[in-house]
Amino acid sequence: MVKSQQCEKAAVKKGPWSPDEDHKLIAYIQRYGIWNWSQMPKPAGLARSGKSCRLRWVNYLRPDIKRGSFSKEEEEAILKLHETMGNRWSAIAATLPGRTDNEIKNYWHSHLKKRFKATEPVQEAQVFNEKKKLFSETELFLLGEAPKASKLETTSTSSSSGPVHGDHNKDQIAEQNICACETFGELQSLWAESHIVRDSEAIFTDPGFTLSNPPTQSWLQEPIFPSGSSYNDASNDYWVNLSMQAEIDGI
DNA sequence: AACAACATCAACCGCGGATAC
DNA sequence: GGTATCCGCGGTTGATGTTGT
Repeated sequence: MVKSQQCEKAAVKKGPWSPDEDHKLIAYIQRYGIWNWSQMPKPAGLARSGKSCRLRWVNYLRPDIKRGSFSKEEEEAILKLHETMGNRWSAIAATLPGRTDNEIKNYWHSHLKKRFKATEPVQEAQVFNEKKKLFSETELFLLGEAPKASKLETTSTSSSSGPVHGDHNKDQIAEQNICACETFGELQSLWAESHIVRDSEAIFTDPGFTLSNPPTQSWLQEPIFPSGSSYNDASNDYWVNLSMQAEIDGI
């Protein structure tokens, strides 16, 4: 795995993501899946670091993200879990489907922290001491019960291979639709549609697609290179060209 | 209407663990 | 076993929006 961090070292863009960048990232992941964050930006046509891409995807573009304000139940859950787990935002997020650790963290600092302090000022020190005792129990509970959203990605991305050619017609249509979207809502509804297609048809009818994850996680599917090739610098150019061609053809 | 103060949240940074070589 | 790299996490920052004066 000892590879240079070419993408990281290259001049990378920072700051807010443009809709065009979002489109590119979504289109790329939809077509090839998540296989290596640090090497994805280049073939995806993005001047971003892998870290930035991952963050954007995990916190904003992922199709299963629930947007909008937190419900009472969610608030209660966060308060309760924070009481026992402290600032383990990813663990808390794992118990709240559709919510990201970043979102929960922000919500905590902007809304719940005050309430926590206002309602339980004398208990804070006590809670701190209690945390250590309760921690292992809570973790065991979560390991057994909670959906490990972040780990889904880990397992699907840990082995590096490369993109696979799926059903290009469907992908191109989806990609074109993605790039026609202007709002997050449009993108999400497009995701929903494209998943229905992929889950029911595309993946199962693609002879080169080996399904190891449930269909609902198809966008995390480990990509496969054509005929045993691997993702290296030489093939990199191939995917760069492919991506550029897709830009020309479909966008 | 103009400005300041505050609130919100997307994004960045740095660190540590896991893993590949 | 040592080193390089990737990934995910938590803390923090900065831009933008909202509210108050």
